[in-house]
Amino acid sequence: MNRKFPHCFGTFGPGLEVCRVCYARVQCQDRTTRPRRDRQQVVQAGVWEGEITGPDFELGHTLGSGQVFRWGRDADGWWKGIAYGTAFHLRQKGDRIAFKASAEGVKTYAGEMGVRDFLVWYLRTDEAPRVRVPRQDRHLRKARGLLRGLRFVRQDPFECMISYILSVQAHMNLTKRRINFLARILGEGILFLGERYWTFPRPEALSDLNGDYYRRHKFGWRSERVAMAARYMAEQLEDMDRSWDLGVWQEVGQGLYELSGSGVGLKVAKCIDLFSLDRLDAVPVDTWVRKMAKDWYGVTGSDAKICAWAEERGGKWAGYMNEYLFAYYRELNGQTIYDQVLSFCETEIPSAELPFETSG
DNA sequence: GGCCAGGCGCGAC
DNA sequence: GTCGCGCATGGC
Repeated sequence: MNRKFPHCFGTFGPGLEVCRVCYARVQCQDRTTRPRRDRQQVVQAGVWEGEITGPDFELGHTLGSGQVFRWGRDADGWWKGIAYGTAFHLRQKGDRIAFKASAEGVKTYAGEMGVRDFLVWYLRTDEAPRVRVPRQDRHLRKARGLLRGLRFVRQDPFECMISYILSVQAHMNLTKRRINFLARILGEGILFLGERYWTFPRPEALSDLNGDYYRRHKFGWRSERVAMAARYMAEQLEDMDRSWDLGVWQEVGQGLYELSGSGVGLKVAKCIDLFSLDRLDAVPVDTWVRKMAKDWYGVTGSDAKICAWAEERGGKWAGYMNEYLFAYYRELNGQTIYDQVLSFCETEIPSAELPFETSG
C-alpha cells in the first residue's frame, strides 16, 4: 500500500470513488473516472469593507437564533460566516454594522448585488416585522420586546433545504459540524483574512454521492434522505429551462415535501418556507414549540394542529410571532448557553462551531 | 447509562 | 387523517 497517496475506500456513485484520507473525490490508483479534486486548492480573496445601518436591528439575535448554521461569533467579537459563496466578518455598534467581505458582488437567485445591497437584503435590515400582541398575552409581549431586533435571514434555498434535512433529531452543533464537513470536502475554498472558508456544495456535488457515502460518515438515517433530496434538485436543475428565481425554488420546495423519502416533512418544509422562500407566515413546529404551545397556551395535539393554530393566530407575521416565543421559551428552559440566544449575546464566549479553519 | 435532540416515513387502523 | 413506532448518532 502506497502511503504517499490517498486510498479509495469505496465507490459511492457511478464510477465515483472517494479517498478515505481526505474524503474528497480524488483520482486514486487510476480507478476513477472523475477528475482530481485537490482539497488544498483555496482561492485567496480580497477584502471589501464598509458599513450598513440597521435601525431596530440586532445582529447577534439574527445570526445566533439558530436559523443559520454557517455563522458564529468568534473570540474577537466578530460574527463570521459564509453565505452565497462569499465570506463575511460582521460587527454591530449601535445601529451601524461594519462588514468585511471576500467579494465585491454576490450572486443570488434574486440577481447579482453589490455586497452592501446584498447584506441589507440578506439580513433584512430594512424590514421591521409587525407582530401584534393580543392584550392579555404577556408571554408574547415579553418575547417580542426582548427579540425585536431579530430578523429571518434570506438563506440560500438549496443550502437551507439540505441543512434542515440534516437537522432532523440532531443537536444544532452536530448539524453545524455535518454541514461544515460537506462544505469542507465538496465546496470551494476561500482564504479570507487568514481563515479558510468553504462554500456550500453545489447540487451536483452532493447528488454525485449515494446514501452509503453519507452513512459512512455517520449521518445516520439522514443519509439516504440527503442523497435523494440532492438528486431530486440536481435533476430539477437540469430539466428546468428557466433561471432559478424564487418562484422556481418554491416549486422545488413543494416538490421535496411531496417526495416521500426526501426527508422533508411538515416541520422541515416550514423551515424551508420561512428561512429561504420568503414565506414569513410559516410556523415550524419542533419539540420546543410543542412544549411552549402546551405550557403557555394549553394547546396540544399533533404538530399539524399546533402549526395550524399558530399560523392562524399570527397571520402574515406568524413566523416572527412564533420565533419570538420559541427563542424566549428556549432562553428560559434551554440546557446550555447555546440554546439561549439572549444570554449568549450578553457574554463574550465564542460559538461552539465556527464555519472556518484558521490558516496555518 | 438513559434520555433526548429544532422529525420523518411507513404501516395499522 | 391520524397514531405509534423504528430509525443512527452524539451530547449531556
